[in-house]
Amino acid sequence: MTEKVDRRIRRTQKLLAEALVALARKQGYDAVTIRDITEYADVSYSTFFRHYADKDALLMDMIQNTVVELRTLIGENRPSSDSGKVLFEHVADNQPLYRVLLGGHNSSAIVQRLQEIIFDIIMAFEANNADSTIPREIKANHVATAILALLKWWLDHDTPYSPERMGEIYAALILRPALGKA
Amino acid sequence: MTEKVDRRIRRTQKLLAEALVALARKQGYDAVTIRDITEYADVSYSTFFRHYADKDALLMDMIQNTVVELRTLIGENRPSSDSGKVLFEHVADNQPLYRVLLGGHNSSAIVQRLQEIIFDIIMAFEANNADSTIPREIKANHVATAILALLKWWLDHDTPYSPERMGEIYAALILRPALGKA
Amino acid sequence: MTEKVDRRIRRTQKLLAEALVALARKQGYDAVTIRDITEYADVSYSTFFRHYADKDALLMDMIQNTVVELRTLIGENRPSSDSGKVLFEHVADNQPLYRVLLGGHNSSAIVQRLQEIIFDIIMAFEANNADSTIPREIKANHVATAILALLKWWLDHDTPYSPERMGEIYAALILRPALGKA
Amino acid sequence: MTEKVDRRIRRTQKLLAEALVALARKQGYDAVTIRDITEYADVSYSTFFRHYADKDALLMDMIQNTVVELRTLIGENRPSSDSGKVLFEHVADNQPLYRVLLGGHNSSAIVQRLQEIIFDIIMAFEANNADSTIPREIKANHVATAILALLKWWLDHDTPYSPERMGEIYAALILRPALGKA
DNA sequence: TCCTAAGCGAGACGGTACGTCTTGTCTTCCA
DNA sequence: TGGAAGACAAGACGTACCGTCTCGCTTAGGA
Repeated sequence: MTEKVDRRIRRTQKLLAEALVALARKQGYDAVTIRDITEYADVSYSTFFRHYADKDALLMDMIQNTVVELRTLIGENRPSSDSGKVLFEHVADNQPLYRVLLGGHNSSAIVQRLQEIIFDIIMAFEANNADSTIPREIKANHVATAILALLKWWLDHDTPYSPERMGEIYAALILRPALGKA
Repeated sequence: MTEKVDRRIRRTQKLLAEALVALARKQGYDAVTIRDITEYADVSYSTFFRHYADKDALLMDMIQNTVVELRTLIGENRPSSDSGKVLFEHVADNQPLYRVLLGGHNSSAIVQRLQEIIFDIIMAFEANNADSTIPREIKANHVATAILALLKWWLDHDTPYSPERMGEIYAALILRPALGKA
Repeated sequence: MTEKVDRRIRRTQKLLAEALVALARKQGYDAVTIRDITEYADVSYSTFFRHYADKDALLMDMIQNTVVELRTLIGENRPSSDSGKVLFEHVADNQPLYRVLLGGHNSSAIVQRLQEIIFDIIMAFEANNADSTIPREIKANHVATAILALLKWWLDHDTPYSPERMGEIYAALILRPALGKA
Repeated sequence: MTEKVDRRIRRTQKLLAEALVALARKQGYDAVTIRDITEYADVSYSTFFRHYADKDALLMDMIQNTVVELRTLIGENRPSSDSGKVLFEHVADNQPLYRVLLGGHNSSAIVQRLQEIIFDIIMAFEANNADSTIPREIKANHVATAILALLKWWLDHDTPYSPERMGEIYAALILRPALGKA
């Protein structure tokens, strides 16, 4: 039932994922070569392509679980004022991954994908919110890009403020202005 | 004073610039090859490198004048409430260029550079504004990315709203929340 | 005595042999991949190597019996003048196999092996034949290559002449000049 | 008029040709890698493909001139009995090349090509020779393959007989039986 | 008006990454 | 427990870019 997968496959994919994280941190995601990854992971070059079509495909695979979390965290922005705090805590808990996702040069397809995910969440949320003078699409786009930019800034500067503080800023700068939340 | 330059140089650079704009519109900036550019411009491949170190250098050169304008427009946006309107009008007036700058994948060094420029402006402005509870750097970063995201959205969707309308949205979503302006 | 062999093994080897014949006919021997063979035979890729070291080994195995016949046919070609005829009849009777052996590009080790076999026969025959002005080795080499070339031509052109006719040609062009036979 | 070619091109092609000869001698033609060639020639790997599509293409190019000679030598089979001698002398003079062409594993396409060339010559010659009881095509094919086999044997055994001797053998074994020449 | 410095066309080259394709080994799993 | 399935290492192949370079032709613009 539960997707029986060869143990070796998991091992290989884990090695590749770790290599990507380590190398992206050092050289920046874009500068990482597939050969770099396979050498670091001590895996055959051709093996990479048996698992992923692409560097991006690897990254995509790596973020599957984490992104599900992210999605619910943003989607659940419950009344309580700590909604933002929890988001930043989540990112802090997965720093290595989010550093790759957002770090250095923006890795085209992936950031794009994250934006779409957040965009959809906001769009859905705003569907029940007719009192706005600003077009829904613009709001959603704004929030999506602003959240990611804020997270990126936080990571690029080595998380100088606590998740609580960032949550407040997030609420003040992005959430309240756009969605009028408490 | 006026930098005496061979007429041919200007001609070549103009051809290259036009080629880049045309091709980026069609295939997206990242997908444009230097060979594409030179073929389109009917210029020798090697000639490209006599003028620019790479694709980004060409783009950088192209935006020099326009960016100066942009800078002043954002910097001067104090007195009147139509500050945003003027910004969007400027972008509308230079659509082909801004489409390349912001279009498709937010590419490499250029967007980065634009962000820095806006960032610096906001930082300078906020220097006289001590009443804020939010760190200056975060504000500046937020405004810079949000402005570009908003402009990008506008162009990507073929300017569906007027500059006036966009100016209002800009003020409501970005400027007032961050800078507390009227 | 009779090499007790698992029935399954025979089955697998038969499937592989058939696959090779079918595919070689279609694409030419050299172009046939081991993966092609195993897929066609509906057998696991790795299974191939449990039976044969490589493609040539499979072919070698396939030709064992037939080659024994070939050897005796060429060796015995003394008494009657129809020695050639019988040779071509043998090849006609085993066309699919000989087409693979000789067909298309004269490939690798197998043709080499056949040549050696014929070479040895002629060498042995000539051992009793001292009246020659031409070095024995050269004669044997000549006859071996020429026979195979003639057979190959015959098959490549879809056996346009009868075995009798080919037998005569074989005698006139190869046998008599080299061995001085009647 | 005379095909103006960059001196560097000639140099590169010469280096590649020499590399191929040297390496084929050592490892056998088939075992020679394009990377081997470029490394030996101290030329960039990608440069190889700017000149030749293939290893065979390089070889083809190398033999152009020599093959023209070969063609005339075989075509001119003048009455005198030394026709064969001249042929073997020509091959002796170009041993390195012919060793690659015929040596070790038969390099598919090239040997094929040589055969065709000789085949055509014989076919043309036989056009004026109606007295034969053996089909022209078979004769031509026989002569073509037999010549190459004889040459190959000679080189593989390090030219143990003089060109004169080989010329006689050639006449006795191949030429006279097939074409009825003096 | 000439002549000289420079732009330019042309294109060979080194170099790097990519993704594909085979071969043969080696491990895991199942009947 | 022995054979099928298939992951894997290794490495060649051909393609696509990039950026450097050299050689001549031509042409602009100062003397």
